[in-house]
Amino acid sequence: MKKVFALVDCNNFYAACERLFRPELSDKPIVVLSNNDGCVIARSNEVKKLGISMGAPYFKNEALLRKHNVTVFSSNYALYGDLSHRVMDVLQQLEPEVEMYSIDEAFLSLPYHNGREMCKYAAWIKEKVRQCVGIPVSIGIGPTKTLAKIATHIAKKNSQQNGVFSLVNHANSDALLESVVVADVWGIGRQYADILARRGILHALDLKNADDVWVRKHLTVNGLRTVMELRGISCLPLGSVPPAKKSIVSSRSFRRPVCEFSDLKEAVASYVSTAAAKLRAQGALAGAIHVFLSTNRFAAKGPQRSVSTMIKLPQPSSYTPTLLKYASQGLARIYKSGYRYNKAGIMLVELSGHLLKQANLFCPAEKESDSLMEAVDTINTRWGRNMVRFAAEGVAKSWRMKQAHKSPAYTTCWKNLPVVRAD
DNA sequence: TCTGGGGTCCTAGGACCC
DNA sequence: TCTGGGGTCCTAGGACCC
Repeated sequence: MKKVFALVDCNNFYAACERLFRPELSDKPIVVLSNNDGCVIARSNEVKKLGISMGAPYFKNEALLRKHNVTVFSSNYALYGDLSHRVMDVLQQLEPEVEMYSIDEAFLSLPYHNGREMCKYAAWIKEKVRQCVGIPVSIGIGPTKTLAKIATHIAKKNSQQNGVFSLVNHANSDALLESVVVADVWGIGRQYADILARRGILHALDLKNADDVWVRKHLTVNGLRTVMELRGISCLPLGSVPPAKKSIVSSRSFRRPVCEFSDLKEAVASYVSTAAAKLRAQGALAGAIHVFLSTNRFAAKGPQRSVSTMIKLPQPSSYTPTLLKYASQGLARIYKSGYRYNKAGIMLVELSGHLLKQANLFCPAEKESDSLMEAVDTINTRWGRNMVRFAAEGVAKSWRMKQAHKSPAYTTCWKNLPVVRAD
C-alpha cells in the first residue's frame, strides 16, 4: 500500500508546556529562556508578534519583555521531557509507525488516501493529543519527509487550515513551493541559503528545479537528497527505532566567569557524572573522553581562549570514578590561568555496547564496581537527581548556571504536584 | 553584568601503507 | 636535476537539525 509521511509538530512546545499548568496565561505573552537564562528559545505567538526573534539574548530584550508584561520562564527540561513522552505515547497508541524526531516533533507513516480524507484523519489525531495531553499540535502531510515539513509550515502559517495541511497530490503544489523561502526548507541553514541566493535560488520551487550536479558540489549529498525530496522522491525513510547514541555531551555556561582550576575541576566532574549516568542508562561504555573549555566569545575585552583535548581510555568504561580521573587529567592538560572561562564541557565518544568490553593486554584493568554504579543510579532515579554524588563535584557550586524563573516539576516530582481546589 | 545545549553527517587533508 | 600512484584511516572543521 502506498504510504505518505505526516509530521506532528507541537506548537511553541516549551511555551505550551508552561501554559498547561498556568491556564491564566493561555492568552498572555510568555517566553522560555535557554539554560543560564541566556537566550529566548520559545515564544508564544503574542511574543513573536512583538518581533522578538528566536535565540535573542535575554538581557538585551528584558526591558521590552517587561514593558509588554511578558511572563518569563527558565528552561524546565524535566517538565518538557515528560510532556513530550506523553505526546509520543498518544501517537504510538494511534499509529504503528512513529519516529520521535525531536522533543516536539514526530514523523508518522500513514496509508495513502485522498487529500481530504488525510486531513480529516490528521485533524482527529490533533484533537486526540489535545484531549489526552493538552498540547496543541500542527500536522503536515506529504509524499516525503521534507514535503511533510513544508506542509506543517503552511499549516502553521495559515490560520484557515486549522493546523492541518496536506501536500499529497496537491494541484497547486508548485505555486505553494514558490511561496516558501529557501531558508525555510528543512536542511537549508544560513550558509546554504547564502550560497543558493548567490545563484538566484530563493524559493523552495527554485531549489526543486536546481541543477543536480551543482547542488551535489556545493551542498553535498545531503543537499541533493533535499532536492530529490522536494521532487517527491523519498530519500529519508522513517526510523521508528531510535539509533543508539554515538556520543554523549554534557556542558554548561557558568553563571559568572570562572578563572580557578579548582572550580573548573568541580564543574567538569559534575558534567562527567551526568554524562556517565546517561551512558549507563543506555548500557554503553565510552572509549574516550573529550574535555573542552572556552572564554566568552562575545566579550569585547580580555584574552580569548577555546581549547579541547581527547583522552583515550585504556579500556572502555562507564565507571564514574574512572571517567572522572581521565577527565581531570584532560582538564589539567588544557587549563591555563589568566583567562575568564565561561563554559566547560565533556563529551563521551567511541561508545560501545557493554558486551563488547575489550580488555587491554598491556595495562592492568581499573578496579571498577558495577554494583556501586548501579546503586548510585538506582538511588538517584528513585529519590531525585544528585541525591548521592561524588565529592569531586563540589558542594557550593558558585559557578552553577542561572535559572531565576524556573517553574515547578509539576509532573515528575511529588512535592511539585499541582493542587486542585474545589471551592 | 548578562548571548544554550545536545546531537548527526560530510568533506578535505594529512599520515601512512605498499 | 629529475623520485608514483592508489588506497585507507583518522581528525578537524563546518554544515545542518531541534
